[in-house]
Amino acid sequence: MSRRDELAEGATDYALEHGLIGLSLRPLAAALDTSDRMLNYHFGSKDALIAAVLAVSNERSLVTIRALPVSASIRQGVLDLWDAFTEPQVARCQRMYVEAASLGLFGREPYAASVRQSNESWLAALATHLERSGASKARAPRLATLVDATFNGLMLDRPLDGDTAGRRVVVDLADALS
Amino acid sequence: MSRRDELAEGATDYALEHGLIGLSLRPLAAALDTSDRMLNYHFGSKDALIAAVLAVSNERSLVTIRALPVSASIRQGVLDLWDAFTEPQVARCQRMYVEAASLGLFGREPYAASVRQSNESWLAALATHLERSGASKARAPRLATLVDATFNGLMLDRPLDGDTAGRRVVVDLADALS
DNA sequence: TGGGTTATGTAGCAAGTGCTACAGAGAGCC
DNA sequence: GGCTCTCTGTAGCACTTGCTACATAACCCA
Repeated sequence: MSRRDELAEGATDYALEHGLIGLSLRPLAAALDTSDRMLNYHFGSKDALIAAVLAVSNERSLVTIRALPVSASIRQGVLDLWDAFTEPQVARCQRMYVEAASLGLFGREPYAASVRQSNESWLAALATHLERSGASKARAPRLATLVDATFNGLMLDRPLDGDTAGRRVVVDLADALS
Repeated sequence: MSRRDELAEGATDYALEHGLIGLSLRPLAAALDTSDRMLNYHFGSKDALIAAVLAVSNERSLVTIRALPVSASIRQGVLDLWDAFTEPQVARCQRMYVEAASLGLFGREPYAASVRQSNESWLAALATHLERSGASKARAPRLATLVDATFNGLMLDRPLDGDTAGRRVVVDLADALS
């Protein structure tokens, strides 16, 4: 693994823990036992670093979703997706996605572009899972968009740790969609 | 209206247009034809200013929702809420709410507290509308939570201007809930 | 042993941050 | 007139930001 990739992985871990909004190079560099000088050397700019971090985080999320076994029904598929979504490893990636999406709300780069790209592959992964769980090829993408929006909205409003309220909402949604 | 209230209204307009993340006192003060010195005098700190801005914005959103005429059914109630939600005046307030929620994701104040408070009254308003549109007293709050999460998630992922895709998702949701 | 590419450390710049010390203006009251 | 109280302008502090100029070290290949 190249030094750049090592730093990208480390920076991703750091951003997942400390947040993306207000992330600054010097504390990040200190945590990675290097210097802001080195981060700029390997990535060229803070924006490029951020883009790399978001790509790494998105890839980590996708791996989990793609590895999900087929669910027995659409209803169960939605619930299984929620369980995957709230699994701490994935949840932190999604939390960072939410931060990136907020930063991109006014079109600010590199956030807006990264978010568009992440969202595309993420929706595709959700749709694939729902399709393999019984949704028609036509319905799966629309279901995926709905499910994704609801999940992200829950992430936004509810504190992420041990929220049973969130799951109740998802059960309501899954029931309604059956 | 006191000078402080005038400034709070003006600051809210400015924040709605330019975003909450990265808002800084000097450009804001310049736009309001005053100085950072004055903002700090009237509000005491930037955090207090932000809290005031979020309160004003939340109140503006609530006024619109509360003024909504009763809908003919739950399904129609959800659609009417979406139309209210995407009406530019309200949509910008909700966009700022999303920013505040992101800033509060890691517990950072004053965002986390403001978001909790805003969300509470907002959910209550949604539930009231859904109840008046035919939902049972028991079901209305849970419906409201689901609808709110979906709306906010859509705000997050889709560019807010002229998104017909967002409405299609809401129609799916409304259909499923009937 | 050279030479060139890659990687790293030191120091610093210009700009922007929230906030404050200090003095002054203006109004109302005795 | 004097007095206080509310409000405002000037200037600046201490700090952080992303980024860079410059010199140095480490390495591989000829």
